[in-house]
This record gives sequence, C-alpha cells and structure tokens, in this order.
Amino acid sequence: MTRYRSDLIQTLATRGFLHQCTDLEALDAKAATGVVTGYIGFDATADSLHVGSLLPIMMLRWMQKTGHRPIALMGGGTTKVGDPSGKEETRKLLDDATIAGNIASIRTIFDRFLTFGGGPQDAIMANNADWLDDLKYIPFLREVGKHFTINRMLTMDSVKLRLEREQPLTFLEFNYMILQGYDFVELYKRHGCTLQLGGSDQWGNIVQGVDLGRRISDAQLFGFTSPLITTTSGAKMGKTAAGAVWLKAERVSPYAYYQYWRNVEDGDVGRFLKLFTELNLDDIARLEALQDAEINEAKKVLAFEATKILHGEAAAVEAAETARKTFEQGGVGDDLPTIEIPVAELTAGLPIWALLHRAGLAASNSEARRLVRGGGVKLNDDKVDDEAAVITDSAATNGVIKLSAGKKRIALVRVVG
RNA sequence: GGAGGGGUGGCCGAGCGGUCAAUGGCAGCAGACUGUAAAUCUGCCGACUUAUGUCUACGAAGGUUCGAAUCCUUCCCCCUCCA
Repeated sequence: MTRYRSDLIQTLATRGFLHQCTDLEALDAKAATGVVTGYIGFDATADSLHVGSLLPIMMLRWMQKTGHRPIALMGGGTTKVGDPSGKEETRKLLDDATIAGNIASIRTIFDRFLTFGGGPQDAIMANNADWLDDLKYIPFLREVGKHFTINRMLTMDSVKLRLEREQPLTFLEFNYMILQGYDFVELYKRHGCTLQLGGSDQWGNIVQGVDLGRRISDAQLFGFTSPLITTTSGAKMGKTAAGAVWLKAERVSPYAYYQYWRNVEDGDVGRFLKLFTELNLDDIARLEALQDAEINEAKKVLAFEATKILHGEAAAVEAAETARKTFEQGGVGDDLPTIEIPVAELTAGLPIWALLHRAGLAASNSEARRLVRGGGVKLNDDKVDDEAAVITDSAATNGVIKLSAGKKRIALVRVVG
C-alpha cells in the first residue's frame, strides 16, 4: 500500500475514507508541511444530524486529530432556498429562527467530535447564510457566473444523469454547484480554507469550487471525496424500524445507538470499525479476523467505541451493560426505553395492545394486536397469545413490567404512584 | 398555443363500473432457523377497544349511477411530440 507523507492522508486513506482527490500528491505534500484548513457542508433542515452524516464528521475529526483545522459549514443559506433534489413535494421552507435553532442544536453534536475555538487548529463553525443572504444577483453573475460555462456544467455527471434519464432539473438545482463553489471561495478568503471534503456524490460540486478558486483567487484548492457507504446488503446506512438513527440523545438514546451498531451485518464490521471508531488498525485487523459467532465480539467493540465517541464513555458503558443484561442474561438493563403508568390505571387493568402502543413498540393499537397475533409479543419473557389479554399490576415485579416485541425491541413499563 | 400520455397505499407498479382496503414486486415488522448476523422459508403489512362492523383512502372539486380508483365536467400538476 502506498505510504503517504502526511498523517492526514495516510489516516484517511488507510481507514477507507478516500475515494477521489483532485490532486492527492500535492495535498499530501501540503498536509505534511503545514496546517491545512478543510471544510464539509452540512444541511440545517433538522435540529439533528443522523448517522448518514457521521462519515463526514469523522473526516473532520481526523483532520483535527492529525493537526489540521476543520470547518463545519452549515448550509443556513441554502436551507432557506430548500434543496430541490428531493421528491416532488417541495420541502417546506424554514424560517430564519428555525434554521438558527437547528444550527445551534447541531452545534452541540459537533462539540462532541471537534474542539472549537480561536486557535490555529481549533475547529470553526461557519454558516453560508453569512454570505449568501445578501448576494446581489447581477454582481454575483458578473464575478462568479462568468467563470462557469454551461458546456462544462452539462458534462457533470450529476447533470448528465438527470438529463439522460429525462428527469427534470430545475434552474435552482442547476445553480447549486455554483453556490457551493462560491462557498469554497468564500471560505478560502475568510479562513484560508483550501480543502473541501464530501461524499462521492459531491465530486462535481467540489471540483467546480476548486476551479472557481483558481480562476477568481488564483488559489490552489483541493477536493477530497469519500466513498458512498452502504451496508453489505446494499441498503443505505442509518435507517431502522424506528426511523433515522439520529445523533442527538433526545432522539435516539445512547442505548438505541449502541444497538444500532451492535446489529450491523457481519460483512460491515471491519469497514465500520475503521470508519466510525478510532481503534488502531492492528486491533481492527484482529477483530475483523474473527469468524462466525465470535464476530459478535467485534460488533460489541464497534458499538461501544462508536457510542463512546458520540455520547461519552459513561453512556457507552451503561449502554453496553444494558445490552449485556438484556440479551445475554435475559434480564433487564437500566437503559431500556421506559414508560411510566400510574398504579391506578394498572389496577384497573390495561389491554396488552394498549401497553405495547404506549411503550412505543407498536405504531398503533391495531399494529399491537397484529403483533400479538403473530406471536411476537412477550410479557416478562412469557409469550402472550391472547391479543385481548388484560394486564394488571400483578404482572409487575418490583414495579416493573418487561415488554418485548420481537427479540430485540424491549421496553419497560414502570408502575408509578 | 396544438396533439397525445399520465397522476393509485412508504416506493415501484397493476386495476379501468360492483366480488377493491385495491394483484404483484421492493422496503418494513413478526415467526422458524441462527450468532442480538446474513441467506432462506412462513405469516403480517390504512386506522379504529376486533366488529361476519365503522371510518379514511386511488391528484382536487363537482356530477352520472342502486353502486366509481374505474364513466362525465372543471381545475391543478407531470411527461412526450408538434408549433
């Protein structure tokens, strides 16, 4: 394997982050001799990011760890326009207050991965609304627009694909690569940022930015993309029954997050260890070599390490402990999702399906009934056959009832006075 | 502007007056098998305190009909071809 001069490129390459780079050698040389400032753009459409954004976040983290300066660029400006690349229904446009709230909330996620501040290697959080909001159309066209030829833009894969498949491509969307390219130049001017990272789907946009930087500022900018990560079975990452795997504890508990990683497919373990943990490569190689049931040990390490980075060691330990008690001892762990039901309600008796629904194990009462009918429900580890079964407080041990939907989804019902 | 084609459940995609809550595929959930994996097989897969029941649903609004996703009218949106 090629040996790179800089820690940055060496790390990114050996851990599986490298897909394409505009000029790998030059970037490597630059990173070996000085501090490189690099950025990645993030969406501000929700108050949290999810696992899909984890890979770019890890790249920023590695940048900082190898002595460089990462910038997390929030798309506050572009969010206001609404990303058109979605489906037919236009995304509801968010107002400024919401976007500001989202950005503040997302910032707390970045705080777990990056060290912010004013020093030369401290991370920066930028917002493209700062320069996009007040853009004047004509001056912008004259300064930036003149550097883009339609001819060239039409050859970009993202555009070509859409045209070939005869799917509509709006002018707005067509402009995205220009706005993104402009972001790069702005960050170069403001922060001396010379590197943009992103997913492989961003390649075209990134290259446009690199070009634009050369034309406007005579700067040598670099683009670096990571491969698109899918699971071995080809699915996109980050989706579970409960929805997206968010990075905020309020949306996805540390335990649920742990379980997400604990349950990855065998074939993904090694790759994920490299991408989403900071274990050294030797350890990973050892874990990766485990066969059959032993690979579960590797998955536990993956789950623990990934949870540790996001939620901290204490939370990771607790999550691991809950998982161990629950799945290896058939008991209950403290971190299991819990709902509280007043004693009075329980003494009167609650149908099993109502409990399932309230505990979040079923989306509706009907679904809960179906679940029981299908033989997927256990109450305190005993299978429930009667969909109309009524549960009373006598089912509780020490004030707690254990409810299972399937083998992995378990919730606790706590009886409260 | 003219001529055609189309908008169906999370997605794709049948249906073209009753037997349609709507074939099939994908995704999802559960069961079996396992290793809290994958693959495979089986069941479920609009909602409702589960009823041979009710309600909501086939772009929107009206209409015809005993009865409409299916026919008619108007409107909205998308695509193709012509100008």
